[in-house]
Amino acid sequence: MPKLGMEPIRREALVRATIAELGRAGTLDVTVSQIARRAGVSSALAHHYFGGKDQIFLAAMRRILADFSADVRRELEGASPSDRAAAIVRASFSSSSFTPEAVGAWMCFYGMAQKNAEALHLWQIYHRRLRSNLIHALRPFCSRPEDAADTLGALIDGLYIRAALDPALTPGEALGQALAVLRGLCAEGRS
Amino acid sequence: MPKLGMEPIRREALVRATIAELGRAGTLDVTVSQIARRAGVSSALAHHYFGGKDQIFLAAMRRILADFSADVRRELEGASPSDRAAAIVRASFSSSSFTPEAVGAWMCFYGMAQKNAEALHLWQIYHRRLRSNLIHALRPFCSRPEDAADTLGALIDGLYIRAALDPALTPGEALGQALAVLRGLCAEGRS
Amino acid sequence: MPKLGMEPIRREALVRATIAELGRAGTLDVTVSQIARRAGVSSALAHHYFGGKDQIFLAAMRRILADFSADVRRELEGASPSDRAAAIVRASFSSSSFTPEAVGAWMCFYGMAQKNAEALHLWQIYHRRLRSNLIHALRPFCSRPEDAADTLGALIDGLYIRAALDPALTPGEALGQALAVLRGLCAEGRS
Amino acid sequence: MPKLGMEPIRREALVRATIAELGRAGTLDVTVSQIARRAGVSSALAHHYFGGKDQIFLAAMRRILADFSADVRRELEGASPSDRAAAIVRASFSSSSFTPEAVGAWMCFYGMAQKNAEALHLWQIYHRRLRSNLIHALRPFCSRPEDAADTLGALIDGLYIRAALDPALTPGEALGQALAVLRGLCAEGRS
DNA sequence: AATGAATGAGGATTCATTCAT
DNA sequence: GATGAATGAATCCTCATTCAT
Repeated sequence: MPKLGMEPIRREALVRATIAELGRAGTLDVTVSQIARRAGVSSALAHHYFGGKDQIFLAAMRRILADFSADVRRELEGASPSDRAAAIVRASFSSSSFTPEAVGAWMCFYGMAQKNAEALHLWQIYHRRLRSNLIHALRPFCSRPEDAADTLGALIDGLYIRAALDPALTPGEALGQALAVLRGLCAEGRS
Repeated sequence: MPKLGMEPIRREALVRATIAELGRAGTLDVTVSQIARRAGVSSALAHHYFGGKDQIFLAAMRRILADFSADVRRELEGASPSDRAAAIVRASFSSSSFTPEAVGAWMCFYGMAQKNAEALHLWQIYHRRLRSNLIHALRPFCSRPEDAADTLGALIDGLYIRAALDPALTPGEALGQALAVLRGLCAEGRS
Repeated sequence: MPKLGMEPIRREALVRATIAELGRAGTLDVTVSQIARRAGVSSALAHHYFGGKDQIFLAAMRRILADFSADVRRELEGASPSDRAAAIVRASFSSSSFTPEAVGAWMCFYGMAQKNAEALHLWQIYHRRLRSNLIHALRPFCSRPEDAADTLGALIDGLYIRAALDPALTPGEALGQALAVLRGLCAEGRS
Repeated sequence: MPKLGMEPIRREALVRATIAELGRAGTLDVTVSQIARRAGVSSALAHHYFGGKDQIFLAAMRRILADFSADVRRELEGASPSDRAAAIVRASFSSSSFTPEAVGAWMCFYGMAQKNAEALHLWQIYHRRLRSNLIHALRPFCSRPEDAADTLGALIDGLYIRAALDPALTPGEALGQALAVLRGLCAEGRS
């Protein structure tokens, strides 16, 4: 029963289905048909709305990054200056962006970024924004905030991978480890 | 003119070609034909020796892990007790295991590990051995060597990804960051 | 806001759009969506009015043939008996039926005529009428007017193809060549 | 039962099958599968040997043009100077290049030439060579050999189309018409 | 030992067509 | 009168894999 105004609904459903399928597979080996089936539509419709497989994936990537940005902003809003860096770390391991699904999908982006120029560009935007946020937050407490930001960013990414592959690592533990390193970085800065 | 004793030579060539292709592509989207062409043999021969694509990839993964293990062992041999953790970190960023090629191939293993049970198993073996090495090396200097080892391991993985996607990050810098965190972890342990 | 009496307007717009698209593509590889877009309506409407793609094409073919017939009639009206054959030739290369667009569309009909029985029928009607007109016009001046008409008809078609593929051949030149052959045919008839 | 040296055999079979299918369909709406089926191989093999649909079609086009060139050369070899133009015309309607099959395939080339740059190039080569042959043959007998060659060329093409669409027109009749026009052109040249 | 030959299965993509509104 | 929504069927193409030689 076709209705009007389905486009945003379908796009949303397809983006969600893409993230879900990427998270399930952990690989880019996901077919448009699988995505469409999960979204409850035909694969032709997915092409109709997005134009192609790459753009479906890019839309999913944008959505994940946007969700993450929102998490960061939300955490930063209520944070005192001395808590800003920790807030960013908390956002990185927030429940919404740390579901097994999202972690798996995120892993796929590393693959996408090596094949698709626009995907790489999206990743770089995320990367720079996170780095810049971290530097800003760390500056008052570290002697070399750039290096500290790089370290913290790499650690966050590394913990993501562990979480994706090692079910034993819980988000809470990952967060704890990241915060501990953060404390170490600030301590080093002070020493 | 078929020759005798070609098997190990062909296997070696194919494994090397696989790693090279994975590094070049940065993705698992590598065909058996591409690998065989680079190795200078027919794709049928690749199947003949390995049985299938997955097993070609697994052989490449084993090779990378074995190379890495050798690097670690070599670095550990001449290290004083207080230098053991740093030796492991140095091995992780040694030139041989940190070529763009190897980094790209390594990235692919994360993808493999999510699809192929045996690949996951291999990764877990590497992971546990590295963790155990690190714990052992860190125990004298850290109050919680397990956590410190997890942190350091995650950081190493995260720096790998950065290196794969961000040409601005050199192995030397990555090593420096990892060693700095190592110092922080030990300092924290002492405090 | 649906309006009354839109049907003829829409049909006209769609037929024109079809001819334009065929002329642009030079091939039958024209989609209903392209036609509808150019006509400013939805592709569903095109089906609504015509019933299917083939019938849209047939309607366009009928229109081209009707336009051509009108051209012929107009030229014949003011022609003296000794000028009738030349008048038909002139009509064949009149500006209206010799636009690049029309030439391209006409070429497509050759393709259609081989797939669609009704298209073939339409082509045969055009063909017979042209032949009959030519025979009638040539009879007073040729010993074998049927053969002359066949020759002249084939030449006209051949010049169409040249014009479609070879931008160097202008309508004026084509007309000149056709008229020269016409003179030759009549001369031959007299000898 | 795969054997060695099949490539030229398969290529030949596929090219022949392509011409046959184009001739049967009279349209470019011929699928690779249809061609492959007629050639007795899988569609994958067709891609393997030719790389893609376009190149299969181009190979067929080259073959038709080469066959035609051979016909022309053969006819010209034994022709006296005063018979050269007629020899070319005879070649154009020789049995080999005038089978219903070849005629249908030839028609398709007009379609191809409008979509594929290389096809257009091939057609232009054929076109120029034929024109140059005709001019050379007509020069001693016509006052304006270029125009005569253009006319004759267009007539030949036009007769092709008639033959493709009108089963009533036999090759013999077509040849007769073309030769008659040729005589007319030469007569005109002499007058 | 090694390969050319060959294919089946599957995937992205396109498009005519239908239907409820 | 008109359209957005939706799809099934079909097509090109790729690729891992097998087999006879």
